Amino acid sequence: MRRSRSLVPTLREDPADAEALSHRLMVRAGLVRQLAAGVYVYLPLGQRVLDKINAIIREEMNAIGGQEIMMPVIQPAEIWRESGRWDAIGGEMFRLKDRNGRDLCLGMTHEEVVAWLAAREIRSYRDLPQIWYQIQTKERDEARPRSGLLRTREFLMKDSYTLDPDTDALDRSYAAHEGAYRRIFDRCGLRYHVVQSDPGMMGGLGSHEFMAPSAAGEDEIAICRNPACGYAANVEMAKGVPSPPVFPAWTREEIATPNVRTIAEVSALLGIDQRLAVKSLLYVAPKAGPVLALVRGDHALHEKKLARALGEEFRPAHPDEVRAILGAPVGSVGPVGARVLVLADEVLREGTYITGANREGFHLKGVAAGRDFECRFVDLHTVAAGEACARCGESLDVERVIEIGNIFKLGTKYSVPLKAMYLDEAGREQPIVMGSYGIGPARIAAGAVEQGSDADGIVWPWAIAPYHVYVVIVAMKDAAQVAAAEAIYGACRRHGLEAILDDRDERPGVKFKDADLLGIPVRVTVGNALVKEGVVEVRSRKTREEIRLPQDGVVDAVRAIRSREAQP
RNA sequence: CGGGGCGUAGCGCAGCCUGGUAGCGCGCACGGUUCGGGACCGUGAAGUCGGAGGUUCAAAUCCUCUCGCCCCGACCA
Repeated sequence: MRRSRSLVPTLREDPADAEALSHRLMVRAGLVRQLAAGVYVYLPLGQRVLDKINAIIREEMNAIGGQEIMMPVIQPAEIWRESGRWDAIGGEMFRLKDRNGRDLCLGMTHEEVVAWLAAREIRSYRDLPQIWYQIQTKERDEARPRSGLLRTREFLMKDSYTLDPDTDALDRSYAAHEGAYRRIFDRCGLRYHVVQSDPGMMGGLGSHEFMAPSAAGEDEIAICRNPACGYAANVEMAKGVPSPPVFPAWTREEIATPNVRTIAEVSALLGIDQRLAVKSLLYVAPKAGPVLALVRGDHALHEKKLARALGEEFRPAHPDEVRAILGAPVGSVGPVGARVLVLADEVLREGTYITGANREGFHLKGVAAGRDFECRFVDLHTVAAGEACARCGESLDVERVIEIGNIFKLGTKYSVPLKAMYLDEAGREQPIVMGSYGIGPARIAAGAVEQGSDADGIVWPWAIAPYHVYVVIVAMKDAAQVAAAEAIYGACRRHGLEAILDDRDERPGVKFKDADLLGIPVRVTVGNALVKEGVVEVRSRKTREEIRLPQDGVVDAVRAIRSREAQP
């Protein structure tokens, strides 16, 4: 690729609407341009990065027996009505009508189409198992697109689906995907964790997420510091054992706490550890009605955990509802005497605490769960760093991460309503057992930028770099430099090294800055050293180490850097 | 959907409070001098100030509505 004839619109300054590191750098390096909120154009270099990632994905998917297909972006409402998701999914689905008024939607995922296809084409256990995958554009009307390419409304996704006769076979398909995913992310040069994730309220037999640590991530995971333990889970479901406070020998009594609303104010007024207070939060659920959720004073309630415990969604009670139901304002409520369902976090099994008295301006001291009020104990609090691992007792770390992939055991959730059945060996009709598995190629790219960039720009992992070698011609009017650079450029290409030749009539500083910004792994500089000493410079973008050598040694020098720096 | 911020030349911004007919840097075009980490001098092109309505002799500036984008939160099958 010759810079002089290519669309690589690099920017000297950060774009005004980009905040996340990967967003700023990918726009500045001329990889992408934003057309609308969460809608991007991929420019030539960005397209090449996606191509590299997709090629790796295809190799690993094919290696586990995946068969590539392509399913439509536009889908009829019928199959979504049959699965129940036409109504279950809200504004996130783009919906439209054709000229005859028929309901259609833009595909945000393809379980329905897969089940539809399986229902028609799979008849016998002899047809199973199957792995179908595609790399296809997905459309989701995200409530809030954000962080550049990390959360967009239109995005490429590798989605695969497994069809198996039973759950044992599903387990094998699932394990095969986990292995393929590990190889894909290893090859792409990402750091990541595999964590347990919430299979969701709509059933499902289990799921894991692949999480790349990054400050720009939207999720948090808890991971055990003991490598031999290996416990790792999304904080949506991670369990931790917090350290207990020292419980004073309290007797139960009511104490006046005028003008006190928050846990911090209660503990300050009484001069006690926040861990001795109980936070009482009233919610309203459609079926369960009012629910009082209790967590320790220093903890945050995780709403996903509460939703899982209730088996339904809920909303916070309005302040006037709190007063009507519990007889006190928000700052003075508690479980004692409350005639509502009470869910208490597991840690509250032990000890006695301060709670609201359900009387304005008063709290109760010495309250014990189970003794002073009835409740169900469930895991409700959000894990914090430093809590003990529930499995091995070592400390947990909490890290911010980007979700780059997920694997999900669906079971028969789609095969039953869409009648995707097969006949088993005994001639009985059985539902196909499905799994679904996603990878976001753009998130891999953005994740690699987040994890690999430095103050001068991107540092691409070898395997997904848009090009391998960036050849700088220092002085375009020096025919010897041009000739040598052309020779190096040609030699690289002949030997399978993808090269950019910066043949623009620009000052060298501009070219060096651009080479760093683009993050091409190796830079070759053809300049004064050639004229004076007959050598060129070969420099690693990652380590910044530079060697000088005659031009015919460049290909070997680049290969040496690759063997040192590239993922195996 | 709740909260906050921003829309002025291709990009990044100032001007708005206190109304008087638009400016800076980069980029771009031309000429010249330069030439190893985003050069310098000169000349020039380029903006219905997001849109609509209103107030006013006069609106980028004040008022109302509206559209778009960003950030925090909710949501995220």
